[in-house]
Amino acid sequence: MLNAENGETIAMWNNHSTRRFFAREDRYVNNAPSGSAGRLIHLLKLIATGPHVFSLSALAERAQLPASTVHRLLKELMQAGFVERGTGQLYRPGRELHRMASQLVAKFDLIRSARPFLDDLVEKWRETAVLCAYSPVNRNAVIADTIATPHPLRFTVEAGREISLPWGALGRAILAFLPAGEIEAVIREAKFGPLSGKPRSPRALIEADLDQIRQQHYSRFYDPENDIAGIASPIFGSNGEVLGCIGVTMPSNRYQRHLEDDLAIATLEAAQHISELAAIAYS
Amino acid sequence: MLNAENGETIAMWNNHSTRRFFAREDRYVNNAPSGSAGRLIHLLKLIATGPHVFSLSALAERAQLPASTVHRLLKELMQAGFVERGTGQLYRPGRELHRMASQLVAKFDLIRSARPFLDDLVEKWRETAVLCAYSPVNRNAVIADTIATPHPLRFTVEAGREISLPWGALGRAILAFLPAGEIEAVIREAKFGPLSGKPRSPRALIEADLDQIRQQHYSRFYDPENDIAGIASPIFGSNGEVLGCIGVTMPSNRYQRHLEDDLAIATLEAAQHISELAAIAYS
DNA sequence: CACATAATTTCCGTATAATGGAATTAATCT
DNA sequence: AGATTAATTCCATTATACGGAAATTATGTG
Repeated sequence: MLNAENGETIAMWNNHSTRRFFAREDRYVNNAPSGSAGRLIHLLKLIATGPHVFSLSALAERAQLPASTVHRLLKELMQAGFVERGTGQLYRPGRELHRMASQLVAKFDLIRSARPFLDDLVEKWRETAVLCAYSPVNRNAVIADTIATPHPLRFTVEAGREISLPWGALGRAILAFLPAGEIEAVIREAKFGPLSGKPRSPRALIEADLDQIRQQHYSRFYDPENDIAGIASPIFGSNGEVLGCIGVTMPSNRYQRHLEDDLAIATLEAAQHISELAAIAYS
Repeated sequence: MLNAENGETIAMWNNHSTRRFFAREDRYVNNAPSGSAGRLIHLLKLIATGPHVFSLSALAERAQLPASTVHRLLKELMQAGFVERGTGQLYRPGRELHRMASQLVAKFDLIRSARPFLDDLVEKWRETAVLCAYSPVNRNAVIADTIATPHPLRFTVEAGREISLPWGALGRAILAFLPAGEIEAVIREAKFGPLSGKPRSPRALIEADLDQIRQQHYSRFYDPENDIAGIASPIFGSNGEVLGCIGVTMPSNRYQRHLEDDLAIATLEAAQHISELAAIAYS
């Protein structure tokens, strides 16, 4: 579907007779922002996310922007040291960008702060521990760090994978503590479960679950159908905003009832300790 | 001097009769970039460097830009999640910016990678070990991390302080391996030593020193007049670009000749190991 | 609590700088 | 060396940035 659109677009560029019939916004059917500033941010995010070296055309393709525009913005980024030239005609993130990133991360590094707690959880409970970072713009969470269970049977959870908020312990631990408007938007956007592919559970059920999560400050998830279960607890920043969550996941048939309360308390305490670290860092 | 200029500028704004006589570039006598993209980068750097919460007016002042312009750009940054609102009318760096920074740093964290080598140096030599990061745009270096000697007599070296390249072991270890044009520019800009306040040594002397540093891959500095001495070695990225340096500094009267070769080798090896880590991270 | 003051935010005419397609140049492949 | 592909520059068009002034909101004060 997307490919078909692209093909059509390219055909247009090479066909002078039809070009005039299409308004500018038709040529780039995309969600790329307009305006120099917005586009620059857009590129920065792609550069941070993408491969360490990249060509102009590859970036332009990913950004869904014309090459000449990307070239102009790359010049600005280069002048600022946010981008540098590699060998040949390749670009790469610049040392200035790394410096800025280090400065920001040095103030409070969620991953570094959470590491010892992940270690602890895995050692005590012998199940995979996961740290999620919330992305307010994408309205999802990203797996920031994880330590796998020593069990041979385990899910492969790689850092960087995106997590949708309305499903699972990790997502809901975050979702429950977002501002009402944001919860609203997340639920409206979500239609089908990522694992099951089935339509999401009715609104009232989700709301009830979120209420309970807000009271307990941790979320449980138990889904024998997909053989997955977990517990997670939210991490807050110095202003009470949700930074992400820390949790433990396992196959549902290892989820033993008699451990549940202790595991929940351990997860909750880990989350609270990490939140305290964030508060101290910004005081 | 700067204050006087500001005062004059403000007077102009309130005086309609004189306004027309001044071209736009006269009103903001500064080095703030023009154009939306450049200004956005400018703001990003200030936000990363500055305090964790800030007001619009404070940022506008630091950026040397009109409040309305800063406000418009902050709106863009907020939409991208790079900036968020704090309590009251304050702003703060956003979670999206932190996420991006983490992604970048996760690929290769100079500070984290260098930590064990700093530890080693301090333990073996009992002198302050320093990690510097090179900033290509500012053409200086910044102290990224440091571990102090256990000696009661020591320099206070704080992370974040800027280091000028033409003086000292740390600066010259970096300077020697910059591209010829950049060395040229750095030396031309530098006029007086930061410690002594005396004019810099003649060009030929510096060049000779840099030649030797390039051969040995480490720099020595011994200045009994200011009671400071040190040894440093450059750290390279995967494309051969200088990322910074690692070094050891001490009062000149603790600098014992018989240790020199061993200390130099230890510093050099630390730097080479860190460079290897960078190369692996980006392969 | 109303008032005064200082900040933020919106508005809007002007002018500049962003835009993207085409032409040009440079790099890479065969 | 010629062919092919990608990067870079050019330039007419116009959307967008710009910043001063006005409106609004927050903050301090008697």
